[in-house]
Amino acid sequence: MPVTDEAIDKIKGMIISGELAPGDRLPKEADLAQHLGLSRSSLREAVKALCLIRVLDVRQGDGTYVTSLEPKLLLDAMTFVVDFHRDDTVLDFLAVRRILEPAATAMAATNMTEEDIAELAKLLEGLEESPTVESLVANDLEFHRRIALGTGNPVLCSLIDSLSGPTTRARIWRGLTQEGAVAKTREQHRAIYDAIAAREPELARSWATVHISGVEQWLRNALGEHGENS
Amino acid sequence: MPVTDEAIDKIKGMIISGELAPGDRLPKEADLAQHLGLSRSSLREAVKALCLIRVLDVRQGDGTYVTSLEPKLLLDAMTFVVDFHRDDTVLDFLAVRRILEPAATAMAATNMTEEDIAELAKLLEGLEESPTVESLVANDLEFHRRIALGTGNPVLCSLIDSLSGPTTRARIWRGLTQEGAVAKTREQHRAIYDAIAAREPELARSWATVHISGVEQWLRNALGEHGENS
DNA sequence: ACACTGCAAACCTCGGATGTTTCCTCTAGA
DNA sequence: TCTAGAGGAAACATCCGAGGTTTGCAGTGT
Repeated sequence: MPVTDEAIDKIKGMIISGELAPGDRLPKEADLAQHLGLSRSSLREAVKALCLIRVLDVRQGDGTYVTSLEPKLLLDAMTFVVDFHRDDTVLDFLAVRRILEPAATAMAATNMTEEDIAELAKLLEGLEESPTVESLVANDLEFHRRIALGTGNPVLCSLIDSLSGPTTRARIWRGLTQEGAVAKTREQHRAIYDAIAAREPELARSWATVHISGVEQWLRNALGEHGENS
Repeated sequence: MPVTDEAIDKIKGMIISGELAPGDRLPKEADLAQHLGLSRSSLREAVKALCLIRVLDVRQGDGTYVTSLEPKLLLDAMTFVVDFHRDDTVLDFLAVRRILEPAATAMAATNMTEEDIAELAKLLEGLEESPTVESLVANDLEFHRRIALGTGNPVLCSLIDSLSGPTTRARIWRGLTQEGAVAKTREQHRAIYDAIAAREPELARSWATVHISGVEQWLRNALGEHGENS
């Protein structure tokens, strides 16, 4: 195994074992390199890799720190990974969302505070009559994001967030708007909101299922007539 | 933004835009470095980072290649991330599994082939009477893994795989075995299998829910009496 | 008490040199 | 002719050392 990979494992080990706690500062590059028995160059490669997945945070002129290691932060890194997937796996991702989002919406109906719900309402009303594609995407994303937040489970929230990444959703919306399905989406969002506001988890779950399934259905058709794969 | 991060984005862009397809070989370090306008050292840091998340695959003496970018490969990288989470978020992860696994089990009851089911049976029978902790963990992991595979959705499968990472599960089992709950777990596995073999998705879903909830319940108690946090 | 200056620490980037591994070709022998 | 082995070229792995840039902090003057 390359020394760099070894270094990655060792740093990982130091963090997991507790030798390095969240927020701790690592020894300076030169010292840590000597301690791990490799050159600064190689160590930097290891640090950079751990940086990409948000485990480490380097600040020029200051030092290298272990991040908070919160689920949100770490799962956020998954967005980066999801971006790489091609169109032919979009349906698979959507199928996962079809499992997660209804469950999350039901949880949100139970766990959201009144303030959260009020903000959700504001979000729905904040959308103008003929919105641009950008504001539509942003509004849709934020709506589902608030619900995910409302579950009270940061892991679930981050996971949904990643899966609904801007890329995937943007692609979906770009087509959806052309079909004029905006109104229906807005109605369904409203229905989901009403169910949450009424504290009806099962109703909320059902509307969420309807919502996601509609998108899935449309996407399946769009992909079917567009690409001829499989 | 540091030049290395820029390089990461550029390489990512080249892949997403299709300029670099899965399996393609990148230009050699020196050339790519010049093309991107940075030094080899900095480029190597970028490559190493993309390597950690399985987007690139470097082979000494050969070259650097874009991986297949399959969901399994990319989501696998998430296992690395999940390893960093501390005990206080285990319940949150388990809550997500409680959503995903029942749904997956139901899907498996519909989609698994007869061969898959036969192998699942073999797996259950293959466990000796008084297994070691290691074989127990391995068997349990493989059982749920086969079911996840049986959904036919690689994204869902990899996701479940990552969340049920060895670390988390090992910790859970270590305690479970001490309580003598092995028999009950085995019964539930058997019940899940029977439901799948009978092609009863809803029954399979219910048993999976029962199974996961049992683990969750036990874990909640164990954490409650052990740690005094929150 | 506040603001500015200066310095030191730490990371950032670069370029080159040397070691290792892999792949491919060429050759010698069967 | 086919095959096995030797050799070399290509590409990555690792290291080292030299500046450059940013940040945090202490010291200083008002």
